[in-house]
Amino acid sequence: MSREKVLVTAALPYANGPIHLGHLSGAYLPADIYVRYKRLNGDDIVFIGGSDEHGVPITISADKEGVKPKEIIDRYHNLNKEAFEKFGMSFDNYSRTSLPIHHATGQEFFLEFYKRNVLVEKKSLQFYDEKAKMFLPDRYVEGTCPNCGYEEARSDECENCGALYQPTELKNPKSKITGENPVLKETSHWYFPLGRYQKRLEEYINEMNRQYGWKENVLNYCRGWFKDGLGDRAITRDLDWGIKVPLDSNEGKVLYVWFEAVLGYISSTKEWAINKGDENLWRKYWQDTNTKYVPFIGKDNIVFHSIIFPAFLMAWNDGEREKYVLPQNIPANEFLNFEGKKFSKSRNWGIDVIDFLKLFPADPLRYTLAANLPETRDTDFYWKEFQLRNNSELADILGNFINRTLTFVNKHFSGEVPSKGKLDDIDTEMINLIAEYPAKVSKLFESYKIRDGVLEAMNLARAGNKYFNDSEPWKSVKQDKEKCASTLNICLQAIYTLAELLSPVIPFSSDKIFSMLNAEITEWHKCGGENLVPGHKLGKVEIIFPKIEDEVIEKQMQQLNKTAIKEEPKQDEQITFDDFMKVQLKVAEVLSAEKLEKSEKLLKLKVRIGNEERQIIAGIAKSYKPEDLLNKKVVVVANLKPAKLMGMESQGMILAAEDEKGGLKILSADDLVKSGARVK
RNA sequence: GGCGGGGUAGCUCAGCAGGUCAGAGCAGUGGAAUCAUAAUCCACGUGUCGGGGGUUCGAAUCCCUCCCCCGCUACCA
Repeated sequence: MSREKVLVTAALPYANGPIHLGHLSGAYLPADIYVRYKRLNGDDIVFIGGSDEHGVPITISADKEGVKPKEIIDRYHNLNKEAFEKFGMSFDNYSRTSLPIHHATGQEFFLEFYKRNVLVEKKSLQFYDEKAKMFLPDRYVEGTCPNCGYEEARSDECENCGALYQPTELKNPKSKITGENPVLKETSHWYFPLGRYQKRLEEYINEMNRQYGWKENVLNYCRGWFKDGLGDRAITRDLDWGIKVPLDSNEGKVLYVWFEAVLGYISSTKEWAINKGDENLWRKYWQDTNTKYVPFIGKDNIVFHSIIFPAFLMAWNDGEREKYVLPQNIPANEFLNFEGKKFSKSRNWGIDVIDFLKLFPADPLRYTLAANLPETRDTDFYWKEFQLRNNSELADILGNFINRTLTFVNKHFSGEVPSKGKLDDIDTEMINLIAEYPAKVSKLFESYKIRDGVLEAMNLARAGNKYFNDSEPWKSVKQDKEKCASTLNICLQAIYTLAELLSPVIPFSSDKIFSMLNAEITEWHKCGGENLVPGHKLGKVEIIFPKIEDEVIEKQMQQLNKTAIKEEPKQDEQITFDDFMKVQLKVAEVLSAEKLEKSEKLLKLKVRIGNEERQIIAGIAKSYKPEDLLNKKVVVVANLKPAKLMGMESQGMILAAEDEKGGLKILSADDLVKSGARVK
C-alpha cells in the first residue's frame, strides 16, 4: 500500500473541568490507537489536539471562585495535558486556544468571511452595563420575574416558575458585575448563514459516504439536521473573554466559542509547524487535497465536525486563497457510561482520568476501554470488567504466554533464541497464522474498527497458548530437542508480533516486551515474519501484568457508592398528612373554554373557585372539546405557582388521569358539591 | 409529547445492503495437561434475537404497531 498523508485531530476538551473515562472512549483512545498504528505502518501522519479555553461556562467558573478565567484554563489545561501524557496519548502537538496564534487564526477566518460578505449582520436589543461599559450576556443579568415575582430571575427565563420572556419584560434588571441597572441598547451581531451551504453539505456527505463508508450514527445525525433545515448562526457575542472581533466598530465583542474552537485544530498544527522549524509545514497537511483528514470525536460533536466546520471550510475555499481539505471520514463514537449510569460530575458518578491513573497503570485501562469501545452504541465501564480484562486477558492469556515462553527459553536454551529445525504441520500452520496477522489487524484499524482490531490481535495470544500446549515442549525438550527448539523459536516470533500488534493499544507494556526480547520494533507489515534470529540473546524476564486483587476493586466500588450523590427520592416514598395538606385541592366550575390557536394540546379555561375566577391553561385538547367542559365541576390544584404556557398564564392545574388508550379523563365532582370546596 | 439511540445466551457485546446468522469473549459444568503470574488447552449453550402483525419461497436482519430502557428537547400537568 502506498504511503498516505494523514491528518488526525481529536476533539478539543473544554478547559473547565477534568476529563473522565468517557472522554477517552469517545475520541482520544481510538484516535491514539489509530495514529500509533499508522505511524508503524509508515504513513505520513500528524496528530493534533489542544484545550478549548473560551466561552461563558469558563467565565462563570471563574466568577464563582473569584478568580480570573486565565486561572481556570491554566489549571485544567495543565491537568488534562498531564492526564493525557500519563494515559499515553501521542499527540504531535497539544495546544490551547488562548494562544496568540489561535486568536490570529480565528480572526483571519472572520475577516475573510467578513470581507467577502459571507456573514449576515443582525441587530437586537440587549442589556448594557454603563458602568462596566459592556453588554451583558443573559446569565449576567438578574431581575424580578414578570410572571411570578421571583427576585433572582435571569434575563430571559425564570428558574423559579420556568417562565420564558423577552429581556425587555424583566423588572428591576441588575447587572451581576456592578449591581447597576443596565440599560437596553441596540447591539449587532454577525451570523454565519449555514443554510446557504446545506445543499453542498448534503452532497459532500453523500459523496464521502459513498467513497469511504461513513458510520451510520454520523449519517443519522446529519440527516436530522438537514431535515430541520440549517439556519443562520450567530458567531459573535458581547463578552470580554475570547477572541476579539477584529473590526473597529465591534468593540467589546468576541467570536462565539463554537466558531473558533474547531479552528483550534488548524492553529495547533501551525504551532507544531513552528516548533518543527518550518512555519509553513502545516499547509502540507491542511491545504493539500491529498491529505486524508480524520477528526476523532464523540457523538456530541458530530454537528460541528460534519456540518459546521466543513461549511466554514467551503466558505473559505470559495475565495481566492489556498484551499483547505474537508474531513474524509468522521469516526464518531457513542458514549461510555459508568457502572450502568451516565458519567455525572454533579452526582459524583464516574472517575476522572487523572484519579484513575493514580490507582492503576494506563495500559490495563487502555485495553479495557479499547475492548469495549462505544463504536456502535453506548457501552459501560464496570470495575469488575476492568479487573477481568486485566487478570484473565492481559495477565493470563497474553502475559502468561510471554512468561511461559521466556522462562522456558531461559531454562533450556540459556536465554538465546533457538533455531528452527525440521518443521511439522503444526509449526508451519502457526508460522502462516502469525504472518497473516498484521494485515488482518491492519484492515480493521483502517476501517476504524478499533475494537475488533484489538480483540483480533489478542486472538494471536490465544493461538500462541494453544500452539504451545499442543506442541508440548516440556516433553520434547527431553526427547527431541530440535523439535523443542523449533517450537520455542516460533513462540518467540509470535511474541514479537504480539508486542507490535498491541503496541498501539498498550504502548507501555509493548515497550517492556520489546526490552524483554532485547529487540526493536519494526515496520508494521514486517512484524509477522521472522524478526528474531537464532542465537539472539534475550533480555531480563519480568511480570508485565500483575493481577488486580478483588479487595482493590471492591474498595473502588464501595468508594463510588459512598461518594455518589443520591438521586431524587423514590416515587413510592411516603409523605405525611401535613405534606399532603400543603396541596390545596379545590372544586372549581368551568365558566368558559376555548381552544388555543397554534396549539395542539392546550385549552384556555376560565374557572370559578368559590368567589374567585381563574384562568387555567390545560393540556387536554386532544381528549376534550371546549364545549364538553362547560359548567363541569372539576378538581384543581389551587395553590400551584402560576406558569406561562404559550405566552398565556395558567393559574392552577386541573386533575386528570390517563386512560388505557393514553387519553385523559378529568376528575369531576358531584353537582351537589359547591365550587370552592376543599378536596381532602 | 417530539427527535435520536437501544432492547440478541447468566454478564459485556458482535451480527442488521434478508438465505450456514443464531455468534464471540467472560462466567458456569466436565475433562486433559503441568513449561508458566494456580496461568493453559479441549468439550458442552432447546437463547420465543422485547411483544404482535405484515412483506417474502425465506427476517434478528425490511415495513407497520405496541411495550420497555437511555440521551437530548418541548406548549408536562
